[in-house]
Amino acid sequence: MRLTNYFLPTLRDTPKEAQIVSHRYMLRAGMVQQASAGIYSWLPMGYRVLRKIEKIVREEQDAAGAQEVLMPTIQSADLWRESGRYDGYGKEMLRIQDRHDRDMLFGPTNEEQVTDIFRTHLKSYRALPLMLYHIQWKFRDEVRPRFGVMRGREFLMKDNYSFDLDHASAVKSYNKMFVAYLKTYARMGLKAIPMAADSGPIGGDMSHEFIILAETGESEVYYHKDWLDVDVLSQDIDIDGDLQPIVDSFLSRYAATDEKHDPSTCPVPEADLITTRGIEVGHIFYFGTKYSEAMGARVTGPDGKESPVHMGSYGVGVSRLVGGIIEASHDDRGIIWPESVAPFHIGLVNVKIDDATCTDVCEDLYRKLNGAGVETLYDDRNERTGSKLADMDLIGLPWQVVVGPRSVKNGVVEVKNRRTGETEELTPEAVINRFVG
RNA sequence: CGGGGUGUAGCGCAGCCUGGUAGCGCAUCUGCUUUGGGAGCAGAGGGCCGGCGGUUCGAAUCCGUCCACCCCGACCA
Repeated sequence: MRLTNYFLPTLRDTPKEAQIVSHRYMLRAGMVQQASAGIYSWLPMGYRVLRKIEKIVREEQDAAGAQEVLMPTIQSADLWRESGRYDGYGKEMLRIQDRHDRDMLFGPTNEEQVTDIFRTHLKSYRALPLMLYHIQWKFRDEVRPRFGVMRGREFLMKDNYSFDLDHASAVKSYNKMFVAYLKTYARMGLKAIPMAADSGPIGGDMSHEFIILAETGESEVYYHKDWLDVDVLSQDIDIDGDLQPIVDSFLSRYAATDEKHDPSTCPVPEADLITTRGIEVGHIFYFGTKYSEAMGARVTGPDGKESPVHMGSYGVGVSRLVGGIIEASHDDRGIIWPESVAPFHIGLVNVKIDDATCTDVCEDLYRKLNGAGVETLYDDRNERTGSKLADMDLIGLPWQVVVGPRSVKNGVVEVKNRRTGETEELTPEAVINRFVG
């Protein structure tokens, strides 16, 4: 993409409503625009990141055997009356009426909807286990939206629902999601620590929150320092194998949110306990037959007897992760995207647009990199070097390739790592070799 | 939902107290000079001063009311 053609409205000044760093940078980097309190339009740069995150989430859900569906944003109140939640959910649920005065609602979550799908079509244990997920916009009418996309009213969430014949089987589904979540976050360059959690209005008796560590997080968290050495991806976990020992080993290390942590009973010696703040980016629940019983989602077992299906639900805050990743990865000049979610891989900076050699080198690099599928944002604007480099640092692409007359006359360009700031000089050919293949 | 605050150009702000028909920086557009970390000069465009009502000869400014947004707290898959 050429920056002269790209809609990237960067700001030099921070809009005054933005307080925390991710919100400031998302506005300054032209990623989102607030539409009203807690509701955002996603501009091209922000939407690219959102889709990258969504893709990783989708791939890991698919790998765990879940099947993607798409349920509506607008739901009928009748379903929620069946489960008993219509009256219980409170003002956080946006209730609306259609032209026939039918009660509708903008879904804050989809347990009822998915249970309705299940009960319509599935009657036998032979269909189990089953996991259905979708990635869809939710609306929760938060009293006080804040922190940009991190606590919005409208937000994109992946929610998965598992259906199993019995408790033992449901635990296996739960464990699959537990591991899938660890992998998902690790792929985004995040360390998300599972912490025992309350199940809240969803209900249930087994629940974990996945918390990423960031100084600007909403809640205080406590964890054993051994967590610092955990590397999920290096473990090469077989998602279809026996996951219980793996889950147990993760849970053997202490980690708790503020509500759950009690210094007087904490098993971790003070010297080994780390206290910081965290952002909840996922929450998994096993809630048994709460909805299946209320809504009549029953299956016939191998013994010929009917019983309500055992369910769990598993949420990932996709749009929240955009902010969460920035909170976890930035410096005072801007965002530092992990490569897996970066909107572009390389930012190509033409220092002197009217220098024929610089421009030739840039055009050639741009063509070859993009041709090889390396996403490259080419700053071909006739701006001052300072503002181009400042913009590049702000939008935080992992690599900057700077082509200026000073180095290009020696046959090299500069390759800068955004995270480390390290710069090396390479010939254009070496740049291609570095990033292609 | 309690408490506090703010609405003036795309963004950041001044003007309001003491009423006289709107200004600064950045951004945008034109021209020239510049060009390795947010340039300089000259010129230009862009505002129902959040909405409605009131007071007044006259309201961004005073009064009333509504709305929107932000912050702290409570709440929160």
